[in-house]
Amino acid sequence: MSDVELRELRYLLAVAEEGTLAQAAVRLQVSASPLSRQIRAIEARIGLPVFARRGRRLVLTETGARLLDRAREVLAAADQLAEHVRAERGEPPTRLAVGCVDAAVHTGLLAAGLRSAEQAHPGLRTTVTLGHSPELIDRLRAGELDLALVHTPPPAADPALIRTLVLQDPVALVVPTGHPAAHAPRPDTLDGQAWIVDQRATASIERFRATARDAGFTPDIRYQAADLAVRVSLAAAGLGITMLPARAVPALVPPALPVTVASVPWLPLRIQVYTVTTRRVRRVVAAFTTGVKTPRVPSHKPPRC
Amino acid sequence: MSDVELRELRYLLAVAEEGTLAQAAVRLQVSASPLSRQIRAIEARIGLPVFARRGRRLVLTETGARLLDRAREVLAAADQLAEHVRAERGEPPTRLAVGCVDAAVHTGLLAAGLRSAEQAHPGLRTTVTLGHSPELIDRLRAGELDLALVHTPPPAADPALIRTLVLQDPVALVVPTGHPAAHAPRPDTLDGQAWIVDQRATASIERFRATARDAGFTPDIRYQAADLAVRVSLAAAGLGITMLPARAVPALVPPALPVTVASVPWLPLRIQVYTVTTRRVRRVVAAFTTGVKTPRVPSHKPPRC
DNA sequence: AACCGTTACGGTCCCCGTAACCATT
DNA sequence: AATGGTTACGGGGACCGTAACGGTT
Repeated sequence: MSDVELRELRYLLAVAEEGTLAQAAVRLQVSASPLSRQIRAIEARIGLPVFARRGRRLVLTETGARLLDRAREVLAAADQLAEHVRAERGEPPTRLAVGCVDAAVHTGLLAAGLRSAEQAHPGLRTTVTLGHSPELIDRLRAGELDLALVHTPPPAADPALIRTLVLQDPVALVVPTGHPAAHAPRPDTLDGQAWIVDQRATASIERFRATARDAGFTPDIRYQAADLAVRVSLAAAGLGITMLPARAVPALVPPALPVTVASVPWLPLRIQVYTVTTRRVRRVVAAFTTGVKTPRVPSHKPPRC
Repeated sequence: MSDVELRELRYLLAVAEEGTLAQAAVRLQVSASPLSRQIRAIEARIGLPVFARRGRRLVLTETGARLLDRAREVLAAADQLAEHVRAERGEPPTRLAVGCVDAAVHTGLLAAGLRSAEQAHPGLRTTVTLGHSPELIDRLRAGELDLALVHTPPPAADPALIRTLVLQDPVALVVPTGHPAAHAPRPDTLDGQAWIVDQRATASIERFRATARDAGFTPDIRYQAADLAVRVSLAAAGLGITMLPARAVPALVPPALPVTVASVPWLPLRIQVYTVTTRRVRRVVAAFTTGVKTPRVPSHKPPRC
């Protein structure tokens, strides 16, 4: 009865926080099968219903929520012990300096990486720097960053840096409600419309122009804003159309916003995010990257329409 | 690094508290071999010396002591969780009413049983009643006790009660310093000397008289006291000789006391303790008895001379 | 139709107990 | 000489992954 183990508590916690077995399995780096069994075994052993199966989701029951509060305390104490061991060994607190583009924030890539790094190194001290790809690469070269999440990576042949593609997401269009292209974004309805695009990234803007021309419409690029949330806000104000990585939609477009989100599979635009690190990868950095590489949401799930 | 498990912490704690692998192994109900390996593996994994091997004892290093403080917190949180589960199931707190003779206290039998019961049932509520064998048996029959540790058990054929011999200890003599029998307790030096014996246990007193006669001396039974500690105190005051179960010596006879403790292997007197329970044994009671039955100290270790 | 939770099956790894060896008292 | 810690070896159990089934969206 008292033979609970920390692994079991970690399983419960992951399922409770993720809300679904599959997500929790990704986070725990195990497959869904043992998770399902463990959860059921635990519930049977303690004789309490921890989760209620609602459709395909597992939500905490009231007793389950109270239970998880206690479990969290146990795990917190265990983490404190782990950090105490690190301190006792005379190791300074592990530090991690991450730079990233804001798309990496809103797609959850940053959070996934940080959680993985934190889990591997309890008591981790982290600094996050937002910026654009070129400057982040510069700071990485200068040694100010351990790792960068960028759109435009350094050349693959660069001997000093290692790059890995971690996200290739189709774009989702954010169109003001009532806009001529709101219902059916097609080349003819998009032609000549006002657009809100990223600032400074001239290369990507030219790529966008070319892709649009190939698809059969000409964008009127009227606004440039460095911040993703700002672009969405401008679109919500009716100033023009903007685009997002599909996975950023839930985080950036609340349902109440007066915009329509549309996927445009016929437009071959992909938003890419790379991790870039120096040759000498520390263990924290490795933990971060593995966390980022295991996608939290299947990449082919379409945005809501 | 953070993959510590509660079982490992329990192992560390047991070894730290018992001071020796063998004792900790008994307490944990495992053999010494896996314990040794686990301890070494943990030390290697965290890269810190937790124990210092002094001869055949394992004593905590300074860092080990600090570590154990944290480990205790983790285990305490886990125990709280276990008790929360019990409360959540609507089960009232498990209660255990134990009765025992004082020899069971001073030999550590009571403590061993209670620890085992507490470990199996965190949050256990316990009441301990001291008394003599007959009255404890009566209270057991009356349902006021769940379990009794007694010297003189009910007849083995009794259909209502179950008895198990859990201690058969040779007697150790407590002789005032300077007493004629202090150096060499032999029949001739003991003959006619004043004795301090148990109160009320007339049967055992007669047994003592008979055994002494067979051994070749006649005791002058001058004092009777119900309490073991009182008898030792009277002996320390020089009033006479008394006897103890050998295993009770460390607890009852501090080195500073003006008495000599002597083992008398030629005197075939054994002090026995039985557990007595009703036929219907609850799980707590079972946990208690298994804890009592696994001897904490090898029974054939001679008392210090 | 895709995805998810569950179950069955096979493999692997960790842990434990027995036994032998060596050190300590 | 006996007790205790350590190591070697073999067995058992727990956990995991792959695969197949059924329900949900």
